[in-house]
Amino acid sequence: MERVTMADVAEAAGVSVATVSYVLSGKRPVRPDTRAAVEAAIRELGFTPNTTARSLRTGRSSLVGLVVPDLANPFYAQFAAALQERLRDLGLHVVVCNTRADRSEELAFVREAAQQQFAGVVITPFRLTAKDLELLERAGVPVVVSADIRLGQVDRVAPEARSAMRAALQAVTDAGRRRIAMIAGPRDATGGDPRLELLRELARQFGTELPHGLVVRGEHTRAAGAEGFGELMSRRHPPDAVFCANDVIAVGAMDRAEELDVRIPGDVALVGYDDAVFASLVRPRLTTIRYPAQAAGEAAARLLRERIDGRTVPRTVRVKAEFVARESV
Amino acid sequence: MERVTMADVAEAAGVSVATVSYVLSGKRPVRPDTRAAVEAAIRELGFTPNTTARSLRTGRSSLVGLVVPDLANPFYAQFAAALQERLRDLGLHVVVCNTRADRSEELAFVREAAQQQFAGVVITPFRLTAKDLELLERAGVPVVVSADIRLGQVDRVAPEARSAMRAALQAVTDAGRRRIAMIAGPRDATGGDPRLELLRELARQFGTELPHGLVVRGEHTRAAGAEGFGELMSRRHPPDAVFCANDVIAVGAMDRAEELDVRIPGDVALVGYDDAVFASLVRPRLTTIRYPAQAAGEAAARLLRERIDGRTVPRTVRVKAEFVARESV
DNA sequence: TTGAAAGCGCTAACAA
DNA sequence: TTGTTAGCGCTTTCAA
Repeated sequence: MERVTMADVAEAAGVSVATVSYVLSGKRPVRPDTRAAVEAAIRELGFTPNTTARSLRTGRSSLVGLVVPDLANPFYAQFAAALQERLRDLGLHVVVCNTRADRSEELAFVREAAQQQFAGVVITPFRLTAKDLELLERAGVPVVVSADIRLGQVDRVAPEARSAMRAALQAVTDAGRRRIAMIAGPRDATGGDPRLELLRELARQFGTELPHGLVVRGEHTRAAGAEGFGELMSRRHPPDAVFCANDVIAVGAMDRAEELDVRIPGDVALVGYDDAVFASLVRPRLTTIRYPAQAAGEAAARLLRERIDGRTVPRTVRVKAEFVARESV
Repeated sequence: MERVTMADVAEAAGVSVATVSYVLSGKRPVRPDTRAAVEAAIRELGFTPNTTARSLRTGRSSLVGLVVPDLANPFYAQFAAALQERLRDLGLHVVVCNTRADRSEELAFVREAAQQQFAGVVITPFRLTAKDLELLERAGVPVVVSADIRLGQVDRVAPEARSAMRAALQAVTDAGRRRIAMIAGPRDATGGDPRLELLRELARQFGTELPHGLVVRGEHTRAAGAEGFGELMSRRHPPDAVFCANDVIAVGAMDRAEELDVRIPGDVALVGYDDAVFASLVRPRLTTIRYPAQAAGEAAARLLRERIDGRTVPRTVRVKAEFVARESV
């Protein structure tokens, strides 16, 4: 299987390589019959341009990096699938990097993407700072941040979760709950935990607060969720409602609740975040804030396209989150 | 941020670019002090070789394609994460392609991987044939197939599920079940459904059979699982035990069981396959055949490394599956 | 032990 | 409207 090059196509069509290139890129007019001849030759020979050569020449790779803390989290898996499907048509390839929330992994990948002049990077930074992302900007690599917080002057897709969160609080307080707690993400995560901040702010509007002892922190894992829930229940005045930074944590909380014989929602109401597939599968079914992964992935793809098409001012796309009442409140 | 090239390093170290290249590759001896000077310059300038240029020159890209039918299925997501983590050290990037079990998507990606001389392709073919994979072999691109069936002369990672499946059958028959059914994958899937074949063979050893009407087929989706279960229950003699080609299907079956007021395991025992995260989350907890995704992903990475290191004879790695008794049998 | 230089396949500036 | 050609950054052959 010999590689077919532009030179082969040019020869077959009786034109120069430049013409073939221009037919492909459309960057300069080509006479219709010349174009036809070239296209025929391309089809005939089954030619596909060598993206490596193209990248070397243009200084732009066809790779888009996707940096996520945990690909096994259904949210990120769906996000990745949607992103890839939307980028495919542009001839872009999605390169995944699972960082396990490890800063050095995040940084190593971002560095490489900058060095190799990736076509773009879509990242959910977990321990990375805005400063780290400047690496990419300086290298001229478009960045899309998928996170609740703002991280420098870059494109961003973020949940619009205020009304959903308010609805959740409403449901919780309607159920007579007053001692509201949260199992948040780790303290040293990039931007702290914006979901906690939002909950705090909204709670005040509801005339209540998150008591000091009722905010615990941990990684976005099932184990950490169990741990956090255990901590919460060991308080002198344990909570009667627990919000979680995501559904994985919430499931961990349910694990521990079962061990401790704490009834959900009888003793404690539980609210997740994301609406991962399993949220409707656990018993009781998890009440949660749905943040649609597919829509978020598609939005990220759109932002990237716009950048590649020349937009220079950063833009934020907000994806509406939605309260999903099930059985855990 | 100017790109640092080998020429810069060479100049700084007072040597030729060739020497820099050889220091990096180790493909010819370099005097220790020369080497030291070069390494110092590399560090000083923060040089990283341009993989695009390297690929163009060597005709080998640093990309490994991962082709899966459904990235949102936790099995594939974990597989992807493990593969990527094991390939990272080799400087290889994992490019994902989510095909939604669509043959044309599979084919398009395989074609491109062949054209662009990918470093390798790891694929769970769903509608692709051995013949299609020859595209890659002819292009000299190493292929690792992750599937129960054998697909041409390529490397392969596959479950060793016989004993686990036997244990599952044992549990089912111990529970007094005799009318065994299966919700299998689609008829036109590559290789049919080997899990069905295995179950059939083992059932015979148990002195029973899968009656004709008790094998239904569908996609590997929750909806198809529900559909299939409904079909099965509409039979004149419905089954009292249902095996599923994977856990996603099994969950769909549970959905429908609930709608139909069929008790699991009271009326019907249910067995999944994979042990996806949610298997232990649904109620009743799903009894299943655990096929460890991470181990499979790591095995695929290993096979690829071996190929890249020069092995030429195809090899199959079997990953042991395990019966996990929970509550649905 | 090291260097010079060709060339991988493409794009785009320049020329015609 | 089209062609010629330099050169992207690297690897590797050939020569010293």
